[in-house]
Amino acid sequence: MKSAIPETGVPITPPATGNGSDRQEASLHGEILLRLRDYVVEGNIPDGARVPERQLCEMLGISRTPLREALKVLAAEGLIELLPNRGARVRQLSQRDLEELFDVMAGLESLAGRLACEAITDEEIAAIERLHYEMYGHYLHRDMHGYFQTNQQIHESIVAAARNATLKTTYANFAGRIRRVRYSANFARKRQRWAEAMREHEAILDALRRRAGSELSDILFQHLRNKRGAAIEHLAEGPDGTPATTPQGD
Amino acid sequence: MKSAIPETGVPITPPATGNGSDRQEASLHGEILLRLRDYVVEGNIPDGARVPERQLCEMLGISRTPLREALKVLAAEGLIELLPNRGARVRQLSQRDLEELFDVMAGLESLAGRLACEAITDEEIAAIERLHYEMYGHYLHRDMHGYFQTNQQIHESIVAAARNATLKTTYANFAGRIRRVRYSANFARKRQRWAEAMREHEAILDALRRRAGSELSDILFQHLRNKRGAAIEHLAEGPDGTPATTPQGD
DNA sequence: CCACGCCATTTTGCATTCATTTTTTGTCTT
DNA sequence: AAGACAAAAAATGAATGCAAAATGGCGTGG
Repeated sequence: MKSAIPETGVPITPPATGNGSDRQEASLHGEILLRLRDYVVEGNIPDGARVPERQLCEMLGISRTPLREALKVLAAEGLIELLPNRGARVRQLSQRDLEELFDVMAGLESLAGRLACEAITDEEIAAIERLHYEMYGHYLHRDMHGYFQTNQQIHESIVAAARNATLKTTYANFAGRIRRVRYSANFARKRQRWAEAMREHEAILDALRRRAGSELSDILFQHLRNKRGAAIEHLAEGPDGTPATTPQGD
Repeated sequence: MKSAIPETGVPITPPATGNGSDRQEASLHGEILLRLRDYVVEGNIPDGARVPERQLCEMLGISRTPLREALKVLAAEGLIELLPNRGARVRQLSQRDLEELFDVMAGLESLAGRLACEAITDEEIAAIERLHYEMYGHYLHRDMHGYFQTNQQIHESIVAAARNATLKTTYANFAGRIRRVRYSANFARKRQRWAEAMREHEAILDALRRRAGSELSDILFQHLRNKRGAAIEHLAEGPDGTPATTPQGD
């Protein structure tokens, strides 16, 4: 018997980044869905590992019915996969899967930028500028965590400025999938990309100020594409030099 | 003892355009999910109407458990919404919701075009050209149904040429939501948009031949944006001149 | 010594059952 | 007669039970 899940119960995850595609906190099922999603996204279950229903049930103190409902939803979201009569497994993303995910993210952000140019206010732009300088500070201090967090805030601000709830939800969904890889693989962007990324961010701000939708769309896509390259490359050689974590079904 | 599914039940929908975000035809739950999704997408349940579990259960000849699992997934996909303790309703899309949907679709197609330029073969382009001329024929014959179908094939070909399964799945999901509106509202694009749309399609082909990713991305976005305008406008004044179908809670 | 097959245990999938909540209906009061 | 209240009826949400499938262990045979 292999228990992929530690004995310590599920930490009551606050709605930190709330990547939910829906927010039905009312019903037990909804609550379970939120907690389980965070649990998986945060990498508490290793790649490809089984998600034992029984164990999770006693861990969460519920019966199997609402848990299984939540599992079905997570499967539809692409976080786990359901093998017929063989239970749920955390979805193991191949390198190709990751490339695809990054490209879709790039497309969504590209879209967000385009739409943002149509409706963004000067105040919102000013807020993003502040974040930009804050990020620059992190960059100078070599504070990777702070840098990454602020970077994420900037991109989320652009998505918010797009004034499109559907886009925002979809974006959050994909962001969650990618975040899981980051958590579990413990990867971050390379130093060497920092300077380049900063320049790109300046171009983003510039296009945003001019409300140049098409241009911003292009820049954002390229920016994310470059991120993709760095991330994939990083994963391919392992988070700390170890050989690549090759997808292994079983 | 409940036997097989009654003949009068849900029509056995062929995998026509297969908009599934997953295809687990094996389990009963998966089968139910596919059928229910098609059932809803095809507009068999009016906007905002309740989705009575009990009735659907005997219609499908199953118990409530797998049905409820499918409902949860459909809710996550955005086709229905779950009111706590008050059952499932077919999601009523406001005009704003539709605008958002169209914009996201535009973004996805825009992305598809960009990616397609990186990998599309001459043969695929030739196939799209054939579809284009076929569509032109429908246009000349004022065959709206044929035109629309071929048009959809072209856009799907571009998505296929993007070589991104994740994108394709997401695209199919949103296409399903929009398709439902088309089915239930019975709307189609106006004649007057035809000529313009044909010209845009020629520009699309041109950019595709030149593998001009950014350019194609722009054109596709604008193309879909124009579509959006026509569709929304059409819905706003009703499919056949009737006043707008205003969202109605219950 | 290893490979193959058989049986016990565990796990999954679905049906059924139980407890609440909502909705409806009937009655009473004003 | 209209509205409000209350009880019955129905529907929902979750738990439990049961049959089928898979997993693992064990014995037998090569």
